[in-house]
Amino acid sequence: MPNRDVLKGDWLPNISVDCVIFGFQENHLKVLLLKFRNNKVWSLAGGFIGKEEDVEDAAKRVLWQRTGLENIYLQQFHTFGDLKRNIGAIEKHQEINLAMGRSNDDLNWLSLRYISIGYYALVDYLKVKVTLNELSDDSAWMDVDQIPALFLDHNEIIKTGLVHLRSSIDTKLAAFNLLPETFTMSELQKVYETILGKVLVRTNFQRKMLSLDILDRIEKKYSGGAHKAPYLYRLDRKKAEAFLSSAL
Amino acid sequence: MPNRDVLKGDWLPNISVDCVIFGFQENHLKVLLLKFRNNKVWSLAGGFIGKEEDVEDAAKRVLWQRTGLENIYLQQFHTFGDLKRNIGAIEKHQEINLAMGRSNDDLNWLSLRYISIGYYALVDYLKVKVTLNELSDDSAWMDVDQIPALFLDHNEIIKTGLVHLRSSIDTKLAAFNLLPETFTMSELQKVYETILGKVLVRTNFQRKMLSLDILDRIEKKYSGGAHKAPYLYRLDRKKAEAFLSSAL
DNA sequence: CCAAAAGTGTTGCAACTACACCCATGG
DNA sequence: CCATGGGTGTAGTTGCAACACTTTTGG
Repeated sequence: MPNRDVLKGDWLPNISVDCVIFGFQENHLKVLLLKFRNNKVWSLAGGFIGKEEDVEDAAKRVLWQRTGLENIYLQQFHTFGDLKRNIGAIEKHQEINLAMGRSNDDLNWLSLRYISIGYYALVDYLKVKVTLNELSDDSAWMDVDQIPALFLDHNEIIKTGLVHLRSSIDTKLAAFNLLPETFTMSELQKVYETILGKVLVRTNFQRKMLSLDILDRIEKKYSGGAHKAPYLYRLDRKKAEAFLSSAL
Repeated sequence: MPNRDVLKGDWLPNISVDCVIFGFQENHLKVLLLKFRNNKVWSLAGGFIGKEEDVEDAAKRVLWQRTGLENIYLQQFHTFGDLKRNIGAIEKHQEINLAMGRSNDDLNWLSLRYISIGYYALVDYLKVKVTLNELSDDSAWMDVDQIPALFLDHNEIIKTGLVHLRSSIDTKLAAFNLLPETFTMSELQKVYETILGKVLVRTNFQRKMLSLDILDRIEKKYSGGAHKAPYLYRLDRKKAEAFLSSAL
């Protein structure tokens, strides 16, 4: 896997990749954010594109560098290319540069104009081991509807990504990528509810999921809880693929 | 409007914009293609992005430069960033460079690696006045399902664009942008059928369109035809906007 | 027994499909 | 009159939403 050093790499100029990394934690949809070192500015996980690197590989690499994960559900959704996406960032850049012990003219790479290709990733947040880079000194999973003002237009990127996620939840079975290998039906329902932003009727949801014929019920059940334990389900990869290809 | 000279412009390196310009002609969905000068290679209308230019403005400019049209339905749909999108193009580049009287090393800008942001445009093909640039010596509207092997990955770009167009036909009323101001119901139906790639039942289609409450029927009718003349319809902008915003 | 989990049955609505049928109009 | 265009009626289907209800099971 590739060089992690953003500053020394042989990158394409003026282009970057930003990843909206979604995770599901405590019944909430969260986004992984990074905080600039010695600074209060938070941002998405982003990176540059190697001169000999596919754009998609760059996104995979960024995801891998920050989370340690590979083979993740990753979708390109929009490219952000307005000049004004940098507006308001100049002061922030100054803060960041100063905080990093660099002069503003010496390190103006951040102030250059960047066109950013937006990807969203769906991960099992329990599997994520966050690795910070030299630009950041903190990370956090933030609830999608409690996100502070971020670097550049990253708030808009998240919003746009969420819209795309929403529209692909049924056709691409996207929600399952946010859950661990096995899960209960009510956990699955919570994921759907969070992504869609509305509550669903349990019985109808259950019927719909089962009728898709993509789930295996594991006969082993939760241990420990009081009362009846919920069943665990697992996405059947073969059935899921059959479903996805039948939907065209 | 901007400088038309691609070679002298102050452009961002490694990034381009490609426009799939759709038009509707003789009951067929067509794409506007350009032929490289003294060469047999056809390509989409493309261009570069000015250092001080929004990406979307670059797409609008490219569209305007080739068609003379402004205020056109234009949608970004995907960014193509594989290294291998250039594969197979090297020989073509050589042909093109030679044909243009340039040496290959002197003019290797075409052989550079480009990431291309794909847009599709929907135009009334009767309004298009094609203007060639210094790279091309011919243009043509080609039927979407009869397109020859194109420059780079332009075939794939068209295919992907068409998929996106298809999925937005109902929610964004995209089809109307391919027709002139006034049109008959059967013309409209043909547009839908061509984009969706299947035949529709006339009566149901008519009912559906009328029930959207977005059309005005013009009492003036076709002149000249034998038998009863069809009514003309016009998209009512206000009603259409109401529809679009109600759909959310 | 109780409480939580899992699942079925039923009703009604809305949208879409297929198709039969009728009216309008220009020649 | 006929051929084409424009439109309604209606029956069947499907998917979904709402909600009542039953069964299972751990303690």
